Amino acid sequence: METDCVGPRKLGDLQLKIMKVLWARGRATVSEVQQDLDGAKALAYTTVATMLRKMESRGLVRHLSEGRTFIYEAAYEESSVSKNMADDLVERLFEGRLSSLVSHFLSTRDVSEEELDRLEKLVRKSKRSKGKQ
Amino acid sequence: METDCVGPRKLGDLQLKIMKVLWARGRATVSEVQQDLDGAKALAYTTVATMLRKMESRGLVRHLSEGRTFIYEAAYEESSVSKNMADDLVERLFEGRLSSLVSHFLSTRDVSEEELDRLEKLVRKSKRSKGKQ
DNA sequence: CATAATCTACTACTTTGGTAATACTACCTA
DNA sequence: TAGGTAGTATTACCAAAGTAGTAGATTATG
Repeated sequence: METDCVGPRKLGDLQLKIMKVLWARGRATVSEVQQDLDGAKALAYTTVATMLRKMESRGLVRHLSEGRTFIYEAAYEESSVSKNMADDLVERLFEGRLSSLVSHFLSTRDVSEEELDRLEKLVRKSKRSKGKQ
Repeated sequence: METDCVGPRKLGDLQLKIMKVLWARGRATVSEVQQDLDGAKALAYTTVATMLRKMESRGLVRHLSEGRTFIYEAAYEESSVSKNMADDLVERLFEGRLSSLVSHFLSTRDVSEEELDRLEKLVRKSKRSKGKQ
């Protein structure tokens, strides 16, 4: 599991959903992706196939053949993509300040108490591990 | 300054930069935007003008004429756009869980101690105000 | 007045994402 | 073996973002 940095900073809606399916399943055929994908409006089989091919040419996924069937898998880890996309946004929007993002969230959304607890714990833990470093 | 909710959930790079210029200046002509915009590679005047026209047709900005010159201004507040974009990402990436986002950041980036302090204060404050509600 | 500078309007082109129909091929089954 | 089924390949469209040239009008200036 290499550090395999880099990776995409932006993914379209469909592309991200497809990646999620692949991350969840490890590897999947076109029809498996298609099935896992549908929520309400099912996409045509060929739509999914085409998207996968485009994504492959962009290096987001790769495939191996099993008989005449393609088995796709993600070319990047989920954490790496999430990181990049989140970084990108915080960069573009808040000049890289995580606290600006959070403050924004806290002031514009109704964050539940459990969420707040989780957050507090996270920050504390992070501070601790930072302190003794 | 109405609550003017809604607003765009996604903005391209250039569009966001233009919005930032408008937010910073309040209102601006095409050439003002063009000037404020440049960082390294300057864009053609017409590029900026075209983009502004496209953005206007999408409702992101509006203009008023002063003589034959257009004065543009943002049609949405910065906070509202930031919120939408951030919400969109957290939705797409972390199923809406702010803590997942933060945890992600804390574990993948080197967040400074000051940032951590800021964060802790933010969360505490938010918890307090929530408690007595 | 003539000409240069400044504006908007229009047109155009390239990518990328999304969506899908068609076509062709291989395989399975009655 | 004939026909449906399941796969990939090819082709096509549309919309949005980004970039910019050209045209035409207006204003300022020498």
